[in-house]
Amino acid sequence: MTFRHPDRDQIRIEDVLSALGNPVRLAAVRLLAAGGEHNCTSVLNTLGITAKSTMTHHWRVLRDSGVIWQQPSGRENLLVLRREDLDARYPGLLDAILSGARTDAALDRGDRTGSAA
Amino acid sequence: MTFRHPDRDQIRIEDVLSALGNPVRLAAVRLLAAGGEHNCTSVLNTLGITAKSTMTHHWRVLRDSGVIWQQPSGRENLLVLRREDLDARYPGLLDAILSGARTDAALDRGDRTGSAA
DNA sequence: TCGATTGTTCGATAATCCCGGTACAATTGG
DNA sequence: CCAATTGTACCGGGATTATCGAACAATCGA
Repeated sequence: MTFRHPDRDQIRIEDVLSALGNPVRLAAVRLLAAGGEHNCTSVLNTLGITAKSTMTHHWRVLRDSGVIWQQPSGRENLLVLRREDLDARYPGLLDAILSGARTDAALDRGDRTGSAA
Repeated sequence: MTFRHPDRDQIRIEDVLSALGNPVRLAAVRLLAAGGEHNCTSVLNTLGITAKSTMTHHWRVLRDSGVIWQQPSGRENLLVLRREDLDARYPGLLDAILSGARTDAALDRGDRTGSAA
């Protein structure tokens, strides 16, 4: 099984923003951005999602919006953030979102540092 | 009538992203970002929205997510982008989104410059 | 080969979103 | 005061979204 991904030129910022404007998907992208190799199940377990089909839905949204690559490899799907494409189309956007998400997470934990680095 | 706006610390990036992940709201924010004084009707006319109540809905989403101020002034509502708050919470995010939106608009017009400045 | 792993597709459901129409409230200008 | 302007509140319909369970397909390891 192979997936259809939008070309870099077909990515639209509204799609990216609405894809990332969801807590589950934003958390998933943060995991991918942190590096390492990820498949569907590993992210699902880390996020504490219960149903596989729910995660399948989120992968499709992220894939269709151009945020991730999803490559079958054996019986797994490797998940990779499309960082180069996003940086090329929207310089600074991904970094701003990721560090913003860290800021929010720190606030929600009650941190007082004001920094998310 | 006065509106409830989230404090700067209550703004959450997921809300901001999902608010801006809508073509009408993104276009409205682009108008506000371009400067000048705006009320509901002027934006509605510029965007070609038909129903006032539809736009009221979008203002509420933008307001609740912390993207805009909406201040009653006489019989109008003045609409102002919360640029300082957004820049403070999410440095670079708003600029990246706005210039990304320009990039997309240029692509959709068939421009070949690759620049959105 | 057989069982376990991985993840999709499909169907269902509840919630949410988008949109427009109508009615209504507040303000302003004549 | 009265009419026009401005914009919200409320309601309803239609579309989209989020979630989950069940069934299925493909692959890998023993």
